[in-house]
Amino acid sequence: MSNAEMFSLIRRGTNEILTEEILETKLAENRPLRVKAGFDPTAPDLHLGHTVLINKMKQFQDLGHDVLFLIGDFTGMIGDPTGKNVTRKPLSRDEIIENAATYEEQIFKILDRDKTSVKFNSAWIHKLGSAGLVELAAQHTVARMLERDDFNKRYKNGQPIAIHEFLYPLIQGYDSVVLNADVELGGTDQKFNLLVGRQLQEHYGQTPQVVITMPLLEGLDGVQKMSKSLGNYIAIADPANEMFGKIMSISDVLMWRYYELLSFRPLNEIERWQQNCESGANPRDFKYRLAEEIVTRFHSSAAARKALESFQARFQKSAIPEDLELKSLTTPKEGYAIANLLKDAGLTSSTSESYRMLRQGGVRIDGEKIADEKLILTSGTTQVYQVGKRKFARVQLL
RNA sequence: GGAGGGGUUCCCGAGCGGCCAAAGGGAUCAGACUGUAAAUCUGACGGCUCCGCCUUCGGAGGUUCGAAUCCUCCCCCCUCCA
Repeated sequence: MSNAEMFSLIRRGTNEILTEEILETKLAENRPLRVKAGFDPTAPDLHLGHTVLINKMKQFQDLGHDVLFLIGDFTGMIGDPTGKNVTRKPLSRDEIIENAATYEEQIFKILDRDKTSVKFNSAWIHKLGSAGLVELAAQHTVARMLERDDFNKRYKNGQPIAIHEFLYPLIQGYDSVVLNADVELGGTDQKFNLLVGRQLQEHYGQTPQVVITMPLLEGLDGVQKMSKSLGNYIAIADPANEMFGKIMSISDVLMWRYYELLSFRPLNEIERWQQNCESGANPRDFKYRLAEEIVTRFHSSAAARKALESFQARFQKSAIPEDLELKSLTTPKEGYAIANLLKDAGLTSSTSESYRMLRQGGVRIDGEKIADEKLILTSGTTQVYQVGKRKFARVQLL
């Protein structure tokens, strides 16, 4: 493959490459580039938003470059303030170690384990010492830190910014120095931090890295970026059925965005489908294809097929799901009040919520709508209880 | 160190002695409509033994028949001056 072909492959799907010239120069050196991407071990689940970036890493890997998967176990203790309007709570050491292990387990669903080197930044940050940290901190000014959009907003809005938050971009940049990174990948919200890396590398006598930003994937709501804390995410560890269902629940507009950022299908094919929909084809069918592709990637084509079937059975024919686990509850002497039963079965979070659902007509037993909020169940029955459209439980009363 | 402003339910944000479980918006959930879409409309949105009762408005006390609202102390945040 020519360097030009390689370049255009790398460029696909990116938001920005700073700068394309430097990347071309580096590629022309015909050596494996050191490609770094850092992850904060804050969330135990990787989701599809992360995979936009990870897929790009995989692409570099397939092109013969060295991928450095950096787990920010030290920076995780600071808590990256990026994109947030509040100071993040620092994580405990134990939480970080646990999260990091989960990360490693998950990234290899995409990346090639043998070709990936996993790094922890605590390894060198601890060695840096306070003198080193001061030297690092001397490389940047408060005014420049405040150029970062989120810091700027918080400052203007009178929200607190703790001093240690300023250390985050510096340490992330220092990671690039230690790793001697040629390229660093990150989301568009990481741009500031990535650029700090370039500046620090120069200070420490290295050639500055190429910064590649990837678009941020919107979450299920279609507006905010996909994130664990907003609860609008599809985890790559989600069970096949759930993954399938979540993809089906996105809006038609968002579907094309997902195609653009997540699908591996040729761009011209996706464009053609989009035109089909505009001229009357049912977008649902293309959403099925997207859901199948994604589920296949993280599970298997068999699982995807099964998920499609059970999805259709459940929602197009409104059947009760078959693979429900049986839960056993012990019936009180005076009988089981429906409100308590729903709560105990995990279908509602409180009896108050149970009553609400009952009053609003959201409760069914074996498919029959229940209006009597005082219903008492007796022992010896096994029935399927349903709250809303998605929550089911098969409960045996002992 | 000094002066002023502020901490309200998941989030933002009203309330400033009783009519406050606390306006409004967002998020969320349910129902209708549907392609489990989205958008829209309706409703709910602290807990409970649920037509009534119990616990909330930074924390701890106090004043009052009665406090998120007044007083005291404490904790935290912001702004300005140094």
